[in-house]
Amino acid sequence: MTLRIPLLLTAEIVPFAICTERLAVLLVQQATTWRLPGGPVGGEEDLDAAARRHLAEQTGLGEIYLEQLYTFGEPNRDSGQRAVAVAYYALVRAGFSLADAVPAIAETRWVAVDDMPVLALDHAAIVTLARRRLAAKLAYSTIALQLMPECFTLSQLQAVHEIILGELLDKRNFRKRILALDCIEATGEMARQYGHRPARLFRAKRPGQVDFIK
Amino acid sequence: MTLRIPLLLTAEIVPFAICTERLAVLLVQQATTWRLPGGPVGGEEDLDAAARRHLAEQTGLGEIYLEQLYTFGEPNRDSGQRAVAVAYYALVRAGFSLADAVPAIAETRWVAVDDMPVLALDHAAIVTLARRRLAAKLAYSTIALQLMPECFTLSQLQAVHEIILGELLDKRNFRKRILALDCIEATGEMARQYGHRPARLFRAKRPGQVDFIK
DNA sequence: ACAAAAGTGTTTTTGTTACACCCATGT
DNA sequence: ACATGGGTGTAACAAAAACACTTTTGT
Repeated sequence: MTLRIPLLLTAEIVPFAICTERLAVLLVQQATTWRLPGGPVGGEEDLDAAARRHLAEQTGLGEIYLEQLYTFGEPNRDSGQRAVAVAYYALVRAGFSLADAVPAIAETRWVAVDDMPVLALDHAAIVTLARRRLAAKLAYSTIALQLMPECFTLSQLQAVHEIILGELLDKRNFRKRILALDCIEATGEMARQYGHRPARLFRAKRPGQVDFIK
Repeated sequence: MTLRIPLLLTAEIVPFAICTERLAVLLVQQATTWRLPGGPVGGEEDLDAAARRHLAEQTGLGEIYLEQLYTFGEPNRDSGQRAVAVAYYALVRAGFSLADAVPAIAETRWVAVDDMPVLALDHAAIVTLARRRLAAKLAYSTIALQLMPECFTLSQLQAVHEIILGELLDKRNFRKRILALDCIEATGEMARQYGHRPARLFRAKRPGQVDFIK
């Protein structure tokens, strides 16, 4: 009952951010192929901790929203060895500078989800699932705030929703809905965009927290 | 990068059914404690397959709805050894007789979720999470049909919803909603309950399938 | 005749969608 | 003055909730 099979247990992370008006994933280059950041879970390491550690080591990202997605364990998902992957997705706030973070040890690149190269193993399937989950969660949680910088305008928040959902939203209805959720508050500051009226800046009321709606 | 840590990977299953008007879980007795059915994943075995196999071996249940829930991997969840559990939940149709199934090799018992004994390891937390997921899924899928026998009355289906949600529902609104989903059809038969008017029997249009709503 | 659950529509309330103009700023 | 995105309310519609009586059977 306590037999231990030889297997490789890994944590793999899909780090999402909005880059240049598109939903993008941070990929890591390994030899000639691209893969998700991630790697083996340590012998005494928590799964979430392993995911955070690999993300930090390979990309410099830390202190971000992380959520377990699904565990992939088909016997043949990695040719040659038995590998089980606990997949996560992470949300990176726009404006977060990778340069601020510890220099990454691997070559990394933000790639738009609609324009992904061939990925290692079943990583493409992991990205697809993560994307579906993220889009679904927009409808019943305040998860989009995890993609926003500390201060943001309502138009920026709306754009994030539109990019993830892939459809345009009505400005007045969107604002009504978001403000009714009571999850953001005006800072009192104004965004100094030029060429038009300045926009009010908002911040999350509970920055780290994702609330459920209804 | 390919180091293999010695660890025990298991699949654990929360088998739900409606028993005597309550939501119940099938537990397995091991020595003096109760635990969820489940056990080690084989070296060349798919995770889902391992879950189905252990469920069949330990309880005789087969051919039922099964869905991955979450993977638990805290280093200390099992004292002494590193154990990672991929948790599943399963739905057993009311009226399914365990006697029909292969004789179970372990002592098993259906226990109401509100009346659970102390369980091994973190199995209580797994049950709690599974229960939340099941209740949430009622709202946006036809998953409740997986708990019904082949033929059932609308009142029986309503009772299942009420038991899982823990609240009473309006009969007319419930029927309107369910019938609008176009997921069940009348068989033409009547249920011969005694002492009152017979009820029309229904069956699922797509028995194995769980549809999403909206 | 009575008890017990089955069956059936309409009204009210709530939430969602559609929609157009003025405002503040930089050039 | 004009170009640009910021900001605002209301009416129509759809969906959800509230609500009570008649029907069919067994005893």
